[in-house]
Amino acid sequence: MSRPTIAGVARVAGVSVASVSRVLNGLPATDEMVERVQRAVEQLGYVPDARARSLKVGRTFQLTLAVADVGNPVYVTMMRAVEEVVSAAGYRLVVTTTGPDVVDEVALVRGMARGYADGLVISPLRVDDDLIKSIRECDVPVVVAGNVPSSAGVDTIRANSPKGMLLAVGHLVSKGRRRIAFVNGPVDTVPGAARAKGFTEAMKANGLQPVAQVEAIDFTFAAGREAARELLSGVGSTDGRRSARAGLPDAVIAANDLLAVGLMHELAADGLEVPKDVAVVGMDDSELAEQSFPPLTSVNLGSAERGRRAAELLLARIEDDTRTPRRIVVQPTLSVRRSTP
Amino acid sequence: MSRPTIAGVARVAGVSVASVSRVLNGLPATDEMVERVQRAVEQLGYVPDARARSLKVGRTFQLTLAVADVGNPVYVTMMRAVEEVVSAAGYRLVVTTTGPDVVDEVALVRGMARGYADGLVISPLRVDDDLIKSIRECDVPVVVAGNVPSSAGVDTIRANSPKGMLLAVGHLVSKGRRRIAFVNGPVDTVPGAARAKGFTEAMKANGLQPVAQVEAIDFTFAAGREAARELLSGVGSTDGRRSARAGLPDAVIAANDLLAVGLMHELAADGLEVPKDVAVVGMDDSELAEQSFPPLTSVNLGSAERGRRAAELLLARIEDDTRTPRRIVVQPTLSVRRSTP
DNA sequence: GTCGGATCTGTAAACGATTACAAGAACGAT
DNA sequence: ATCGTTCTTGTAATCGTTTACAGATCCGAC
Repeated sequence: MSRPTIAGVARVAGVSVASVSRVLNGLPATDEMVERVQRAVEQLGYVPDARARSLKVGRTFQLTLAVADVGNPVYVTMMRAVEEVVSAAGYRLVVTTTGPDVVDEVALVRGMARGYADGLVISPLRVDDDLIKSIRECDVPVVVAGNVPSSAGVDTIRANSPKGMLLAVGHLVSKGRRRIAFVNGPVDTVPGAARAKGFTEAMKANGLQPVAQVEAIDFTFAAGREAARELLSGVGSTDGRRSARAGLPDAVIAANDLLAVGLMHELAADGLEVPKDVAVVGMDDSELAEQSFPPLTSVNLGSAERGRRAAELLLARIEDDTRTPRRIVVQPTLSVRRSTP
Repeated sequence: MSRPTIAGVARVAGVSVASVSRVLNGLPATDEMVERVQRAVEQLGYVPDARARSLKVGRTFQLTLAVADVGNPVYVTMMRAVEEVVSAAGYRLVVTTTGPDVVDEVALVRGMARGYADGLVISPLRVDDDLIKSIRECDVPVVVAGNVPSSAGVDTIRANSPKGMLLAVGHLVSKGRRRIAFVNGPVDTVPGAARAKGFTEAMKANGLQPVAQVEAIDFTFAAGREAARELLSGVGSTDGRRSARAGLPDAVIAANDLLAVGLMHELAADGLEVPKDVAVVGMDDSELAEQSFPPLTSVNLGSAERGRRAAELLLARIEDDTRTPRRIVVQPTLSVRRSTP
């Protein structure tokens, strides 16, 4: 009782396999033919085999979205946006997780050559020449949601971290905060590096010196707590001295919302009130920003729009592989909530 | 410059396609043969086509995990567990999202017949006869992570909601709380129904009457806030009368963590303190429980273990499709945090 | 009545792999 | 030298579709 094939349908309907295929694909056919085929399909419960079909037509009608960590809520936003666009275009979206290592990402991109999907949106945490090379050589279109050198010659959608940092610092300054610290993720990651640079520039633009700057080991909640402990105990302060209470920052910017929430927990554990004692600004403006308490002021780096446009770019490239690579930058906005005064 | 095929490799290596295939699949071959094939593979950058391979061998080495809402952190836990098991077994995991509607789920299960994957773990929000029928008739193995009637005859991993509710109520009672309310999700969902029943039983077992009971329109944060507003304004109270402040619950159980967090926001908005004025218990013990403020006491319904065992069950069934369906129940534990006294 | 064109249908060749089968080579035993 | 094993390799069929091509049918126009 194995699955019926198109040949079985053809036999039952008393027509050729070609005719069955044509009817199924909506090519012109007589009413009588359509009728017979549909009856046979119905009767057998026939469902076409996607494997065979995709072998023949060379497309799977699946697209892959690869993210580093499904636990990071920013990807939820992005995933929703991508899903919406690709499903409207008749594709299925498959989401896979790469590890934090660039080798995992390279393996994933290389693996695309096996033909699992017709295209890939990848949001890489770490980028090296190997990864870029694998993307360029990839047989299927790849769109990078993140920052890669323009020399790479690949379609790219990225956030504007420096501008986002300007928004964050500017907002804090406008609220009278001057003693600003920064909790970053690992600076050997693409977003970590971009935010470090952005933070430094934004502070300089406002004529400020960072009070302290720490680097979490990754972009998770736990790492945020860890980094915050370091920050609060002064270990990570720029001048190296153990900061007295008086030397505490009056505002902290975190490189993403998870880190920010971890930070807020540690602040609370130290009896510090947000935003009265310390204001906190996150980045990504994910669902978590809304859900945290107090709700988190967060720089919206346009994850939804990046997801949407990445998907659109991918679809466009699937249509026409010869178009010159585009590099789109999405502008940030600030979502002010109660973690800042 | 299209992708090299096994025929191209064979030509370059000066051997037959069969030999290439054998070398690639690790079947016995002379050193000389292995050498020649590998050199040709290297030279051409050949990667076998998964579509063709899966058409021939009838397997894709992909497994699907279908969840209702990627924004629900409980699925993150489950996803991680499933991923770990299936990737150790040499499968790729693809995650897809079904909508909240049962028709989406049915469509997904039916679609599996197209051969996208070798198996499916589905965690259905709503279940009806159509869905069960489609699961039973599905050509590929399906494991349900959730509660379906045992008459359905499918592999099932489910949580023990009633016992979980007993833990929650028991904990609150042990802390001296008696005026307990309940924020549920939609009762026409599987978890919603299970928790409603469990809550009623648990309250009865403790000789208590619910103070109030409201039903959110779905299992999201926003719905939790909405439901909480209803609860706090007394609209949803069991006796229908607008509860005076004195009539407020001193504890609320929420059907999942997202609802619990939404509730805590509304409590704070009303100037109520958690846990002093109102204790809150969530369910799922997801990452959000740890991240929320105050950290949320939550019933751990074993999402990680359910994910792990669902994956194992699926792999076992792929091995042997004749084994009788198993129904595994995972026992809950309570993670006490600071949202309860 | 015949012809041209349009329209419909069927036959068979792909797509790129795996694998049953057979043929050939190598080798030891008699 | 011959035979039978065993081991290696190649030929060709196959998985379930799509689709190029050709044959069949039908129609109206001359």
